[in-house]
Amino acid sequence: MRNKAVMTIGKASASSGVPPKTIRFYEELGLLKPAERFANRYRAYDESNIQTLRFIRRARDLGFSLQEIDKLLGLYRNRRRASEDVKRLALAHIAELDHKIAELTRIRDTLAELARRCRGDQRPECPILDELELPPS
Amino acid sequence: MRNKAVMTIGKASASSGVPPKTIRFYEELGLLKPAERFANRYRAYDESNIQTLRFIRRARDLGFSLQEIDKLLGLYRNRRRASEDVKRLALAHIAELDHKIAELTRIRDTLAELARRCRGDQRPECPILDELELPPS
DNA sequence: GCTTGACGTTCCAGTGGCGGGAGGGTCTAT
DNA sequence: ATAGACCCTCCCGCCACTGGAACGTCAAGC
Repeated sequence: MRNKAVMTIGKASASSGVPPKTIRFYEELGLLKPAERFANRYRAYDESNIQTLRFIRRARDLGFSLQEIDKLLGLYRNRRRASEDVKRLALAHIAELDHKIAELTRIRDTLAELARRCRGDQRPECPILDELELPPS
Repeated sequence: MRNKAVMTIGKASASSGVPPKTIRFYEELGLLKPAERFANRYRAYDESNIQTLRFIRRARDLGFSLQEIDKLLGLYRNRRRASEDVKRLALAHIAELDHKIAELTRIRDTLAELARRCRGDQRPECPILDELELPPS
């Protein structure tokens, strides 16, 4: 049972991919429980802490907010969870993503059309500026 | 020539769609020149200020950052501008948008696939949580 | 044993683009 | 005279960090 590897924040960071500053920040927010400490007051992390950090990192990579991640962690730790609750969080997040993607795409297309019509030479005429100075469409 | 309508920040806000707080904020940032003042120290805006505010608002709607807008305003005001410079800013912004859209879409698809595989019932098993606890892919 | 450098600690400030609210002054209508 | 709708400045909070200052701790090399 030498699996009980306990490490400082630097190793925990390297193992989880979460920067030390960010780990402390999550702890301060209450997203993580206050870490155990070595005798010298350095924070001490074990494998289960690393697991949690990786979970958070993956969830961040998928665009979940820290608030959503807090809920996800609660479900993750709860063996009697209903997958329904996880799925609901995921679907809500997907809906947000769809909304953002649609908005960005609309903007992108508008701008691409304006840019297409702009000669992009040494002359001052430019449909992009013309459009911007118009009253709100 | 009664076009020289001069108004307070509230009217300027209503005419431009930019909230009063935001107008003051832009002024503080230096994006707008300090407004003229009435005798009572209230800020005074005329039609050309409104035009600028509308320009900023439209540019924000198109997702430009305030820094980019600062450059756009410079070009907008410069009669000797080259449309090339405007187009370059626009194309750079489009590239950013494309990047964001691609990333969000990738995330969305990953999450949608995980959600599809999640039963979403009263049982705890859930591929979404399973995925999140895995080492970084 | 002493220094050096890489860690770790806390606390404070800044990012972007605002919004909320406190605590006041001003103006208009009743 | 007072109510209410404006306006003013100033500071705090949001989100998710990141950077830096000023300091403590530890292992390695001379």
